[in-house]
Amino acid sequence: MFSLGHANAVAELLCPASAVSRAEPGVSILFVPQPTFMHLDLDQFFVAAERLRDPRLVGRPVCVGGADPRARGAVACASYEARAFGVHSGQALRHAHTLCPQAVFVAGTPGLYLELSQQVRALLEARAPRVVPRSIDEFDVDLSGCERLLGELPAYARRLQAEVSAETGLSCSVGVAGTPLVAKVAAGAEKPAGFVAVVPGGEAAYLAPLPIRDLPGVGPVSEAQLIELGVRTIGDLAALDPELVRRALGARGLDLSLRARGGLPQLPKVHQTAGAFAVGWGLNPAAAGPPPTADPETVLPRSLSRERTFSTDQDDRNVLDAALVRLVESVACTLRTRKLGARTLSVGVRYADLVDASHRGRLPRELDEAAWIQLARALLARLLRRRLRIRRLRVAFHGISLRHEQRLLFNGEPDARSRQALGRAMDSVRSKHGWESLRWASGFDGEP
DNA sequence: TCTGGGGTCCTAGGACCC
DNA sequence: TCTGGGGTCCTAGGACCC
Repeated sequence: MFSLGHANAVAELLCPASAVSRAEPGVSILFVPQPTFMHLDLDQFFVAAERLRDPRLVGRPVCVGGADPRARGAVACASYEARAFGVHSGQALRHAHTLCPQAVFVAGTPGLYLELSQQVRALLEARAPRVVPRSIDEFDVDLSGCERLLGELPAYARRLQAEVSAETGLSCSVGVAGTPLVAKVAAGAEKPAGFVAVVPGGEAAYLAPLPIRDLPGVGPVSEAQLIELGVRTIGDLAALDPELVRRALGARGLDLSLRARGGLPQLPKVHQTAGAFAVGWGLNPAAAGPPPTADPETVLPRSLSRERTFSTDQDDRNVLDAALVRLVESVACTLRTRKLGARTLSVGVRYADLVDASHRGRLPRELDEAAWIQLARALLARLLRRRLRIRRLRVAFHGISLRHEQRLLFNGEPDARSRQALGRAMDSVRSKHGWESLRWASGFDGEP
């Protein structure tokens, strides 16, 4: 009942029967509430959502990320049937198509994903004291100190998992442990529909045999650096003097040392990485997410950006300019509908040789889209000094804050104010007739 | 691994000020 | 008139995540 699958083996390893029977009869043990966290991870989420929409996709290899496998793009989510052919998320669509030509390629339905994600979140919030979304398909739940109310916590988590699946039709994997980090790793250990509970106090021992790359926060670069230090498993890292790791990897090394020991037994107030969809996850800003709420818990994103990869590398100034204008407009629309302001604007490119570069500049205080476009054009002009074709163009706003309409009413010049009004009018037309119904004249680039 | 589209945080180095 | 030390802000880039 306490654990299933390979968690049984872990439980046996970490808490052998002999250790339990050593407790003397009649000795009462002071109850100290164990920190207990549950991590829930929706299995192949985008594919599962598409299958709810279209049951014909069930049982077939599916790739979400683009309807045309010959176009430039990447797999956002692959079904387990497709993964059997070597397809994985992040892979180029073209490559996925080569590996698995019989797969169905789907563009994706961001609005649906957001809706389902919110449904799962609401269900968890109704049954647990604290839920913190980590991304659109992952949730951390703090169950610490709830034994009296909820009974044995791993068993409760198991029931929650079944309930989420029954209510939403989405399969999910769950991990339970004394720290959110270990719960997350445990949830990923036996996907899909996995359930792993780590014995309290056994967090570091659970992580120890796993390859270093399985530790969240270790990417290809850190992995290579750690292997240099002779570290192959998470246990190897945990055994190393943190100061030594810091000298080799900087501040990140210190953080990884802590993680290798299981991480902190607490949840942050919010996962800042969840801000992306808290504010409006989606490709089409006009349709992104629910209207802004007065919820004081709402997390402000640190930045908002849009980017576009061209079907063929571009050096046509008109095409680049048109794309730039549309990207600025797109983020500007999100800022306006969310009543947000920004301090700086950055324009970035990926050149044909796959090198990235960016420049940024300070935004004028007024919410003046025309001035923003002017700044974006100046930044792009600097990037085009490198005489190479452009593969990808990106516009990002940083220093996001809540907009103070009042100040603007008094400070904006009449001219800027009327342009703000124009921007709002454009948003309103778009909300009725669609994003494509209206563009700045320079936003036409000949592509549909 | 042969590279999308969002995001996050960290850091080095320069500008500027006292 | 060849030049210290520190703090802070900004920019560009890197690593990582889903």
